[in-house]
Amino acid sequence: MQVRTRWAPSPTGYAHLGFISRVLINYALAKKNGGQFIWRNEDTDTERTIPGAMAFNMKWTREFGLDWDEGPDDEDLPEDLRKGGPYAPYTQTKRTKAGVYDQAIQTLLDNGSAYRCFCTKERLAELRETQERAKQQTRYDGRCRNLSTEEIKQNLDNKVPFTVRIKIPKDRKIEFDDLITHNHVVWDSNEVDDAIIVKSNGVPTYHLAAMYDDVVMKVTHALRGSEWLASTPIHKILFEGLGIKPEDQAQIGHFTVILDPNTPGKKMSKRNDSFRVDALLQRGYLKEAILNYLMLLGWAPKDNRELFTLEEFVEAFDLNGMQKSNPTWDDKKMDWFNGVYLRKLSLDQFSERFYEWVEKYLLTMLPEEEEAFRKKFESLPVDSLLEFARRLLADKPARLSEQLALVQERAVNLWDVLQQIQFFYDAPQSINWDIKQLDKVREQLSEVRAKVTGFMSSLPEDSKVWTHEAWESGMRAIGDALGVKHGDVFMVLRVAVCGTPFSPPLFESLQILGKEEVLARLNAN
RNA sequence: GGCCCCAUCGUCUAACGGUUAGGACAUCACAUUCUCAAUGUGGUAAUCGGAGUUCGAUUCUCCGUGGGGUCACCA
Repeated sequence: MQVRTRWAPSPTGYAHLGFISRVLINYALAKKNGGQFIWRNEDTDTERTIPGAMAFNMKWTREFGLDWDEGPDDEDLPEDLRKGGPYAPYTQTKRTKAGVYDQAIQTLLDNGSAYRCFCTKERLAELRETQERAKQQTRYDGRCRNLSTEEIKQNLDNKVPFTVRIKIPKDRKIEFDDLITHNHVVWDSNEVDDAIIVKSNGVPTYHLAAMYDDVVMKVTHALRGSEWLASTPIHKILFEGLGIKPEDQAQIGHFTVILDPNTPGKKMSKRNDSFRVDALLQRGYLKEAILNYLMLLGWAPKDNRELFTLEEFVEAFDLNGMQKSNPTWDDKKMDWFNGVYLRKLSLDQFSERFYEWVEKYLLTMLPEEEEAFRKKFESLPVDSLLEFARRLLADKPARLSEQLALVQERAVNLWDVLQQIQFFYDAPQSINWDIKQLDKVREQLSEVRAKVTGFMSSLPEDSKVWTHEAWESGMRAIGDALGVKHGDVFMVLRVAVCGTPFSPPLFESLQILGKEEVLARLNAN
């Protein structure tokens, strides 16, 4: 059997990381079995469609290395995102226009699996209100369920607008097996509402469009969000009405959702920009690290292995490892994964990725993206850092890789890297000497600083010939002479030169800065 | 509220009905160290509650409890 999976989002918003995690599973399931992964644009809700959202989501999904084999080829899509395929078009409004669903609707109507509903929106709203007030189940009351042929004809002749509803049979069990949770779920058909499958404007709703397209496009595994679980009986009845045998239906599975740690029990929200698909990339997280973490939120291999490249994940993927309960996102674990991947890079790769990040993600943020970015880092001098990033990109300084080598193992993400190397280029402006790290030398601060300055100026002009041993023993000697702990002597130098009590290895940093610059900084502030 | 789903350390998770309930992140301690990291070693930490089945239950059943989903001419 040719495995075909699909991801069928609606263009009603900008995707967040949960979106990527679902694509990842669909992608892996298809690739693992040598099948195809399809992207379908479910834009039947024209009122809520946000122009550009689909292109945005496609662009960033591909940014993660997750590409589709078949997909929309709409003219309004950037050319590189257009795909097409044997079942084109892959955009549902286009399919509607092409009459793709007409035959299915007619079949359903003809064989009595569906019926025209002439109820107005007003009546429906009233009905719902009444039911709510009476604390009853809100559902369609079936007024048009059994209209006579004459009544229907009369309404049609009078051009009364109508929707099409699925006719859920009474007193039956509707059951299905979930591909992900492996649950056998059973519903009493009397609990299932006659859902609208075609709106009064003639456009099918998700129920019809998605299910029918899955069949037509020969989708074998339909994995979707758990919000669809409750609608599954509607879909099963739809298949029956369409005369689609179980073996020709896609197997359905329902994903868990990733929860936002900031709002316990609630899923990542499209309104929360910090989880948007582009957010972490812009903050300097590596796509392979994000992907790796996403793999493990909702899925686990039997051996508890944690590190996977995309290829390895595809190889190891097994639907049986899918979890049933909703995982919660953990920033700390994300940080850990990123550190692991950052440290895995060779120095050349690290440098390359750093520039790539600056150029492709950091400095190309859209205004609204930048706003969210600034909000996230409001405690930092963002402007200064962005200006610094632009300068780096323009200058491509020769010594950058030496500097990167010093910060590679102490950075959580590339944004950290940028912050940690800035002191090589920009002397600290105003130093805060009133920090706890200097408490123990507070009394002898100027004395120590003078001695250190003197010592540094006694070193050879060319910092390349300095030796670590000679420098270190000289520094320690100052501490001995002044009765100050060695560490404090180093700290005074560090703060004077780097502006902070944290820095990459001091000696190597001094060497890179050079004698002149080091002395200038010691004499300033 | 009806229906449906879920429930192992703080978090992600592992455990043919038999394990001192394992791993990872986080956290704590120690080691290393001129800072911050990285690294190494060790520690704290969990089967939601109650019945039942069984020689034996994290695992199976039922009842609670808690959380989630859904009940639109939205997807």
